[in-house]
Amino acid sequence: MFLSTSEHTADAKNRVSVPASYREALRDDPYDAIYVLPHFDGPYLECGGEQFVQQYRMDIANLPRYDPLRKDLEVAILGSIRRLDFDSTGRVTLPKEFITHAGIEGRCAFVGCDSHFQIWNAQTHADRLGNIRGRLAARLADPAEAERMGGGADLASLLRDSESLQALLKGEKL
Amino acid sequence: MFLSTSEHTADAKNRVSVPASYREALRDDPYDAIYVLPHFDGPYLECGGEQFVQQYRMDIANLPRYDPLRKDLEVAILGSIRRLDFDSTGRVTLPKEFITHAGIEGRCAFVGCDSHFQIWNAQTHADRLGNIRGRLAARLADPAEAERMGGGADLASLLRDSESLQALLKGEKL
DNA sequence: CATAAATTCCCATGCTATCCCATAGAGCAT
DNA sequence: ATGCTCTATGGGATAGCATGGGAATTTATG
Repeated sequence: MFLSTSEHTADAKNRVSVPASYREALRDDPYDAIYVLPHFDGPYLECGGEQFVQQYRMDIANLPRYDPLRKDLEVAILGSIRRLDFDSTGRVTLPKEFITHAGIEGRCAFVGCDSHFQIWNAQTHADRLGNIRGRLAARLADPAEAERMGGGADLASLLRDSESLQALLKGEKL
Repeated sequence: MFLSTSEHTADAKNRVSVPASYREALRDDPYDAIYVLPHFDGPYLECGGEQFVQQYRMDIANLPRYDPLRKDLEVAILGSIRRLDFDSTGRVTLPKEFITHAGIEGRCAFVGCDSHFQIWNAQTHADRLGNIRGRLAARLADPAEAERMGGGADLASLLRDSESLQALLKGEKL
């Protein structure tokens, strides 16, 4: 599980340290590496471990083999993802195209999103975070919208009724 | 598993280096080679290892023996695929018809698509990638359209329920 | 069978990415 | 307060990769 945000600096060789807590989350992966995708949705890199790639593989493999959407996704996702191996101190070197895509120079922000994480130019991310907080605050004003943000099951009440769920939570290191 | 895109140059003898990471993915194949198909879908070469050919053989073998579609596919696919052997440094030489079909001169792009990869004229591919990213980004704006891109099973929740699937992910080097 | 053409094999080279060591600072424990 | 450990970062050495060119072997053709 990837949580929290931290900033690191890319050096002259385009190397950046991946946060230690993220590396810990990847400990059981077959490769000592992360998979990185320069996302078509914006100037950032979407990253994760084995589960991250497999999710994309699965999504795409479920489409018919000659579906034009599938062909697009193959190129824009599978064709763009790269595996970046850690060096002995836990850094990866970002290829030039990735640096360019995300507009990275110097400081960059690592943003945890549970199943994956993002890498942004630190300044770009800071600006973006301000906007996002504003949007969400505005959304709270509309009850219907607000409900979508947390309208599902309440974990606390589920836990009261289920011993097996309690056991799961205690044992689980994500 | 073939991932990522990289550019290489075809020399005067029409030789190109196959990316080292792709060769690694083919390590267990019986031949030190790739299978290459000038695809009827466009000016590119579709390539892969043993699994790549077997998939096509199976697709076609599943059609009725006298089905006109089958006859067409036999010619356009099985009849067009060629096996190209690596030289000692990991290059293959592209036959003239393949060069012509894909419009290759000098730089060409290798695009990983999981089970197979494509070879394009570098410039043609760059233009195409721009278009694809635009299309997909636009698609994200429409929730109904976006759902097709990842509307299936959520790998994370599948993993929670299946120990064997967890084990598979840990062990697998693809 | 002979010649030309094309292809395969082998070696050489420059670049780039990877590895290894060294340093500094933060946090924790004694 | 002092020393230890872990994390982040910097720089130099090295091995692997991509690419070029020539020689040898095979294939097509008359």
